[in-house]
Amino acid sequence: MSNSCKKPSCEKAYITTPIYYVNDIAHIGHAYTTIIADTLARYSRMAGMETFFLTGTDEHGQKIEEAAKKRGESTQAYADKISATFKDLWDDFDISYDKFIRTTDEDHMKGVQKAFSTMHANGDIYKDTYKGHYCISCETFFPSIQLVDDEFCPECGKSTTIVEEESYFFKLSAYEDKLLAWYNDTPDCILPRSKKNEVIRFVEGGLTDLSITRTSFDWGVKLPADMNDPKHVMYVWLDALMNYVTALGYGGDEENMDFWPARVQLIGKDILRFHAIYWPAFLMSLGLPLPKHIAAHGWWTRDGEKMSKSKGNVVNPKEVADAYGLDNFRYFMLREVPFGGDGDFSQKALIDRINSDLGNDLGNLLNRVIGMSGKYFEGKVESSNVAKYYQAELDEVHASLDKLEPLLYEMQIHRYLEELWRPLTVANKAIDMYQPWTLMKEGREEEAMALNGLISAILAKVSIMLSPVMPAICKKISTALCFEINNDTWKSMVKDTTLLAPFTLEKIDPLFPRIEEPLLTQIEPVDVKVAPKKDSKKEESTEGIALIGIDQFFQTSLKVGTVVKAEEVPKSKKLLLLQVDVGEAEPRQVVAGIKEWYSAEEMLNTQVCVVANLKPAKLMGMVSQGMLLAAKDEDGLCMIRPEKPKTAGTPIG
RNA sequence: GGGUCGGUAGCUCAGUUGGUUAGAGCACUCGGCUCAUAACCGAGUGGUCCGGAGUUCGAGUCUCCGCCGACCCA
Repeated sequence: MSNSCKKPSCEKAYITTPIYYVNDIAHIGHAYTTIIADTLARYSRMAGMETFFLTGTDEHGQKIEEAAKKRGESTQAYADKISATFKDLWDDFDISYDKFIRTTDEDHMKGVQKAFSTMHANGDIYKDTYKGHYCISCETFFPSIQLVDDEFCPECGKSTTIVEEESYFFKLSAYEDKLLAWYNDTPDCILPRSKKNEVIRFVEGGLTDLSITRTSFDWGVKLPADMNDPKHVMYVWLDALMNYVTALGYGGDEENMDFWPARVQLIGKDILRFHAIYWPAFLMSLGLPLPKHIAAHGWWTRDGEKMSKSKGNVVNPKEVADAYGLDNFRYFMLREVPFGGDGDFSQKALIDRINSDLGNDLGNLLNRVIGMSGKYFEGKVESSNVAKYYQAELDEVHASLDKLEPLLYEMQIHRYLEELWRPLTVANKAIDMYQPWTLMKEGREEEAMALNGLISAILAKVSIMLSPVMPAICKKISTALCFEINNDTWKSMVKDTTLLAPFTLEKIDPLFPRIEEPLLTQIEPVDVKVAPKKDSKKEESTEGIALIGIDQFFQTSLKVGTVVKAEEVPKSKKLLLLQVDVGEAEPRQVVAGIKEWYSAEEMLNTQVCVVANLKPAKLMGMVSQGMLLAAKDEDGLCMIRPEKPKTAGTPIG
């Protein structure tokens, strides 16, 4: 680990990702969180901070216990297997974590018990009874008014059970004022700001005490032995959240506790409440300082649609990285999305970023200077006269570089990258303005040589600041320019204005070959055989099919319809625009994604089954007032139609 | 039902405490250049800043009322 710097003055940076729940294998959301954290960690190290970067897996809970049982495996073996898929992916992605923690680690479990004892000793834990409708799948209690038909989970639709159990409670209610004071006193404690307001309002609305143990399952951390209450295990959030300090040795050797408090704790916006409310309350109870920043990022959609396994449009990060390059994928994710907002993944957007930003602006610039130095100076680059001729350009470059660091600390990584591109524009402009080919003709070799020095220096400075985002590519650039990216060059070339020592520039292959066509014909969903469960708590509904009552079925209005008009939607591969008579005064406009299998002519005057009470939706700007029933398998799609002609509007049931 | 955040160019977004003619990138059109990956540079097209009312000498920015969208909670 990073123990090189023991001076008390040395700044420390502890950066964490959430620990990922082992009910799923890694998807683009996991990769996004981890890559942001990795970028911050790499920057911290480069900037000379002693850095500790933590990631890991969350492995306890009833759901894991049951998933393992279903597969006939031991719970531990199952957890081992899924945990390893995360670790392997991060290793594959060259994620620079310092520790990979698992909640099944002995040290972690001891630390959680220590925390429980401490909170208990401080009077923040008491025993009571918990009663409610419990959804096993969502691991959540719901008040009865929220249930669907008095029984079913409002989140996933599965049956809930009434659970009355003895539980230990954490006095969350006692921390309301202290939490509000924290939000108030530390402006950037929760990023982005918009999310912070949400949290504040929630806390102002009043907090209820938190049930932190369960007796209904075993797969979890037991209470401390001296509590003498062996049927209880810790509830998942106490167990999981504590990982951030047990990883540093809390409750054990305390070896790395001087890294606490964390500089940045990255999370997805779904788990903001746990991290912005429960977690700081736990820390206050333990007498530990609070993290500097909790940063919540948004979701990724795919071609504008929510990703979900049932749609089969989940992006597999490994597949994308393999096809387009890991560094390119990292750049895309960090450049494309304003932090906190949702991002959309599409191959077109990815290709545009690679060709335009990376290829045209950055890669081509390196080729330009390689070409010029090769043609005019046999590859030699010498920088002694750069300031003499190009001080204005240097000033402009450093003005941009100076703006970068704060943007990173504010988690404005997309702005960071945007600003980082300005020096490249300065370089490209300078070549055009000073025209080295003209300089050479006029015998002004000193100026031409200095220009190459300027361009090389700009590339070097940019590659240093880009290296946390694109480590492998920047290593290639620095190798070509004969320097190393490290704390020394960061200080001299970015913080200070040093240029490159004389060197010889060899020709290298283009860093970003132009991409003309999508490289993935179809992005396969992640392998669902390993873990058939959904990623976010919200969507954990598709394992098995929830049973519904007949009344729920009849909430859907299905009708026979006749297609009275059909045309193709221009510029769309998939969509047909249909007018369907469903027995109403006017035909319904329905936009159907069936063009790949049915032409407009084929659809005209045929009968279809229409979902008639669907909320209208807009597709490519056109309102669709219904949906056609169809069946799709690997051989394609076919419409579901009445066997014999029926009057338009005939109900189906 | 309550709350939070958005709505600015064809697309993605920036617009600091209200202050000249509302910006950037991509895309598009035209021109220039040849060191370079059909790359680069310049110019240009393109905006009722969601709508309405108000405060003000002055509103994209502040207030109120709507509409639309995303999310959180009950």
